[in-house]
Amino acid sequence: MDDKGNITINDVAKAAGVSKGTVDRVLHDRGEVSAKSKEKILKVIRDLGYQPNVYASLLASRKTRKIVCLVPEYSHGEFWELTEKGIEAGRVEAAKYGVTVVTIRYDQYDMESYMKACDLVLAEKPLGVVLAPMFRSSTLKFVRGLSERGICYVYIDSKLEDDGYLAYFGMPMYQSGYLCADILTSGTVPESINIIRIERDKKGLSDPTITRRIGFFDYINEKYPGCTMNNVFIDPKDTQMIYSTLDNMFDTIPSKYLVMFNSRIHLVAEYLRDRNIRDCRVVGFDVLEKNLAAVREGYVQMLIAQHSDQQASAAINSIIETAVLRRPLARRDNFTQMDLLNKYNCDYYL
Amino acid sequence: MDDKGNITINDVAKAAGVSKGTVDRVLHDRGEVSAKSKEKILKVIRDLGYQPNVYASLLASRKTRKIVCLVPEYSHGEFWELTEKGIEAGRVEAAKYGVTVVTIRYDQYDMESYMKACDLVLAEKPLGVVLAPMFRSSTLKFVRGLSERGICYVYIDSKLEDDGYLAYFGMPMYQSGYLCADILTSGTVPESINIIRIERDKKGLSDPTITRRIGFFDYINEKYPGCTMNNVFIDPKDTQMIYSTLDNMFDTIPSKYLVMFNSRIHLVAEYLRDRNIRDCRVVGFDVLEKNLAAVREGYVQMLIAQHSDQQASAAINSIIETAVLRRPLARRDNFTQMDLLNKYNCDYYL
DNA sequence: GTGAAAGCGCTAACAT
DNA sequence: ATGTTAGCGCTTTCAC
Repeated sequence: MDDKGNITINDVAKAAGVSKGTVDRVLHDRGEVSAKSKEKILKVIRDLGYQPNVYASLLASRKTRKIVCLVPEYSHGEFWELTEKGIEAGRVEAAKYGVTVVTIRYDQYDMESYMKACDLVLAEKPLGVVLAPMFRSSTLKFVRGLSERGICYVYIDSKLEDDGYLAYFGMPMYQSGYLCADILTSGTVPESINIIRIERDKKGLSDPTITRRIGFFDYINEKYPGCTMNNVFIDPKDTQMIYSTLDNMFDTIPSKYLVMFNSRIHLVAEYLRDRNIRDCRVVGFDVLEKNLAAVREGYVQMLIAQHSDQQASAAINSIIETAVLRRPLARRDNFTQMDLLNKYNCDYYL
Repeated sequence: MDDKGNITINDVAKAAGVSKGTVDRVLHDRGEVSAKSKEKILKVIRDLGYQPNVYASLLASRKTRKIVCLVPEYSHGEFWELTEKGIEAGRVEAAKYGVTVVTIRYDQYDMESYMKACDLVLAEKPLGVVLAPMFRSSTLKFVRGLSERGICYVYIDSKLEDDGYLAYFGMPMYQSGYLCADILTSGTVPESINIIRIERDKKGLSDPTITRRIGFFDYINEKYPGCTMNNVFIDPKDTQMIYSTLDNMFDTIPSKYLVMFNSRIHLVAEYLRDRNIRDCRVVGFDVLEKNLAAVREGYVQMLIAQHSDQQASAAINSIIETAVLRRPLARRDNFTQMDLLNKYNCDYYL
């Protein structure tokens, strides 16, 4: 017992009739302990309720541990910037435990670059990995490699249906679509809704917003079976094309209800601002700076948001809890809350 | 230098030509050091960029520190229960630093009990205090006592206009009223709104919802100058009286718009359920279990919520950061986000 | 006023 | 397979 009344490794050693070196061996599964010693020590640990002193441990063990985050590159103002903030917060927290956090980035539109990044991760020999899975099959192969090496991994943003992950932190995608439909239509009976999608949705990339779209469709079909939904495709990099496409949309399939399932609703807002169209009901996702501006100016009525920063830092913490502090996780799948932001509360977000 | 390349107290001692004992004395301002030694050591610390190793420090110093939380008593399902959860989380975090967290409770309707609780806090000689200020003048006196003793304090939920507090974590009350008015009326033009208040609002207690009410009024007066607002008072402990009062309200001053500024909207929801009134637009505050039920059943359209749990644990953390780790706080006034909860996202809250 | 030295609880290298 | 021991960086006596 130390002077705060906590059980120490010495108490355990004494009670088990061994030396603390042996106790330390079973604590860290370093082998070279007889089965019966191990058993006895484990029992004593349980009986006494021994909890290692993290700081003494950290102080004595000089090795430096590392967590790596595998996430997409981004430009300023894009979705993944918020995740980066969370990683930064996680880095600070991790530093308290002498754990460093490194980020490895890839081009989310380029599988080659993703695979290369995966190899880099393995080369780092990390304690654990935080990843946003963008390419299904490459990811499955990658996480198999992690498991083989005894490296744990945590999904953020979206997850795959493999079963080896330590934890998941992200939005419930289906429900977010359902919620979105409710917010978009609340208090009215829509005849038609225009869904703006971006070109790349057409390609075969792993796209978590598919599930969101299904939730949206289900709500509309349940509540407003007569309502038609039109898909309109734009290319985020081609402003010219956006304008002509949307002009054409308002000509041929006008609707007051506009929605996007990814983070780019600001593209629509910019069009509406230029065309001075103020009578649409517009809902989108995620807190990009440009999206917030659109909400403040009234071109977007509501944004459905998630704290991707908290997700990232929670993911880093979950690895620390597991691999450094050796504490059990409260939950494996962590569906984070869906935040509703309008003109009057968006300034207090974050 | 240790093996991670950090400067240690030994490096400082050597560079300053003194022993580490002396360095430690200036580090903790324990006196008994000559002016010139002190000066020299300080200079070396600056030059080398020495950062103490918190864990070695915590390990070596055997003193036990304590944070106390001064909050109202509550029954199961009431507002302060969520705060308690946050305190629990803070306790776990604090334990990592060998800091214990104790809670001292008072009857929020009884100033005597509050003052007695304040005295108990002082007797604990804590490192820092987290408090929800319920009685203005007693609190001002109390925090003066804390300041004199060099004990820092953090407000949660609401704050007073004194200037000695270390930090504040709470909702922006005025804006929450403004937001509430927007949510209640969105997409319509109300002719009148009924505001349900509880009796104790009439008494002179410090009531943070006053500011919220002002925000609400301002919004309505700005946007719907013709709209009348009626106050109806109920007594939460007297169901009979609630029913007769609300019956009377629907007879004499009927309105589809109902709102409460405290956490008790479930009282109204229960009435509506019993009377089978389904065509009102109802908005309230805070995530009590009963309020959530009312949202799920459709008697309340939207709840404006705050993470009082996060506020409490953030408050505890801010004390640890300041008084144990000696790191600067990022922000003093932390206005936390206002969450909007409806039927479709409330199940993912928390 | 200052230095030396004995720990804090744990880890890891070295004996045995 | 197990015990012994020398630290980790810092705090805190105790002696001078």
